[in-house]
Amino acid sequence: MKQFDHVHCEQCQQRHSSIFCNTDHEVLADLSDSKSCTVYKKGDTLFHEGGHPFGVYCINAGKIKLSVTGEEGKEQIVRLAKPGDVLGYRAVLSGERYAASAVALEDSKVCFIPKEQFIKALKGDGNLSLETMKLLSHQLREADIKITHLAQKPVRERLAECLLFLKETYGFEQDGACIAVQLSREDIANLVGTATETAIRLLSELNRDGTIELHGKKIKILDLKALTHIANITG
Amino acid sequence: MKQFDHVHCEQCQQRHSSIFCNTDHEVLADLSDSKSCTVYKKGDTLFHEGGHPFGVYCINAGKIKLSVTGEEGKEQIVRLAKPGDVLGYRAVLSGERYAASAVALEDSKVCFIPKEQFIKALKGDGNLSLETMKLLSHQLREADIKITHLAQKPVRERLAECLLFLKETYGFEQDGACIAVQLSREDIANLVGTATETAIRLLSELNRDGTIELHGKKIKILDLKALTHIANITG
DNA sequence: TTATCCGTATGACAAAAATCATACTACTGC
DNA sequence: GCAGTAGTATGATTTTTGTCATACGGATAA
Repeated sequence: MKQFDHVHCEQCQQRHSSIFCNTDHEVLADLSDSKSCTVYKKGDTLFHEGGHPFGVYCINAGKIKLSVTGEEGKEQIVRLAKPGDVLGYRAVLSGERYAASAVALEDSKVCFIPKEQFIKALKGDGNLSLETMKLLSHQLREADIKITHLAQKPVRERLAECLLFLKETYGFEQDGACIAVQLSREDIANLVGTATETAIRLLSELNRDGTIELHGKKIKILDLKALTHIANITG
Repeated sequence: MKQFDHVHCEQCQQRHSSIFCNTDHEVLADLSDSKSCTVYKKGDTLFHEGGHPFGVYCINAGKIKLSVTGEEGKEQIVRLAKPGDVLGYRAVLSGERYAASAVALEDSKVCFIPKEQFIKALKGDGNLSLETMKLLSHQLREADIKITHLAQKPVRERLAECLLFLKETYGFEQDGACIAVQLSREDIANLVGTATETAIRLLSELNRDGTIELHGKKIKILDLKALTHIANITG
């Protein structure tokens, strides 16, 4: 857990696509002063489900998965975070413990803002509050849609949807076809909400169909149209 | 859609268990002046999924279901609201359209606060913002848990959990055993995320076991412990 | 009253997906 | 280089769940 050079929030490239996009400069300077910047290596845990929240995590670089543990100990990935995303603020806001664990999917740079500072910033800047509410509302909408799809769609459709979601979230690599994130088959299954074997089987099937191409953990989308069709998406 | 006697927010009993519990009196008076109070009969729709939000709905009395329509047209109930709950504020906050439809499960009294007034109140009262964020955070946590259970638990467990949830949400009737809400079997299925026949079958099974007792739409919980056990809940 | 319809119930069957078993592969540490 | 281990792959089987068919009861309307 090395520290990295302190990035000023004001100069942070990610800020513009985050809840801090409209935050007052003075408030921002205050946040910047009180934060610490840490490098997490692949597999490192930022915080644990059930733990007490001490602040919020702002992703500067890297990819993080957020997962909840089910009754039988099985992991369910509930969110994937990318640079600009803020994590742990929900627990801070609701005063509850962390609902999920955050684990780095690759080496990541993350800024930590202590709880009190974040609350202070919220109180001091109406825009930050509004942006936060906006984000929460949006995430809640997405959660409702995910609930609906989990309840109603077959695994095959959900898997296709998951691949499209990964592409939307992290984009493609330089080649313009490979999804720019490397997940284990188990992670994919835990994201889709199915057994690992089923996820592997369906990926193989898509591979055979020529819809995707598998190279180890790399997934290349060959036929985006077909994949969208399989996902059965309206709109 | 009759109007009912204007209830002053200040005097509203439900306020204390709502996001308005700590709201400034002046702001509250302002809201109170601009709102309208409407009676919705059982089956009436407050707002439609996909519609533009014009304000927020504050439930004074009654019960409302919020549902999302899946790709194949099947309904998924994503939330059940009771007096004190506020609906439609997410769409107002995120500037998106309504993600769900709201339908009255029984005759209900609902106050409507225009969008501009609500936003104004949020800006004018930090406490209201904080309470709103707190509520959103809490709901998001619940959504994540629901996602996990939907992905991992068998239908039987989810159904038991659903009955416990109904009891938690609406309580018992005077007899202290019948769940104080009447849902069709289809509604229950759409809440659990299963086929109507499956829900009916499993309810019959619980009835045969002596865990619950069915009298038309009334569901009496005979053995709360057994039901909790079937639901397979940790904590 | 009777016809009709909707919600409920139940059986039979089909489909989907999980589980179990067993290889195979690719990486890790020694 | 080799052993060991974790991740990946695939087949066989069972379990779960959805679908289809049918029937029954209670409500409503002619």
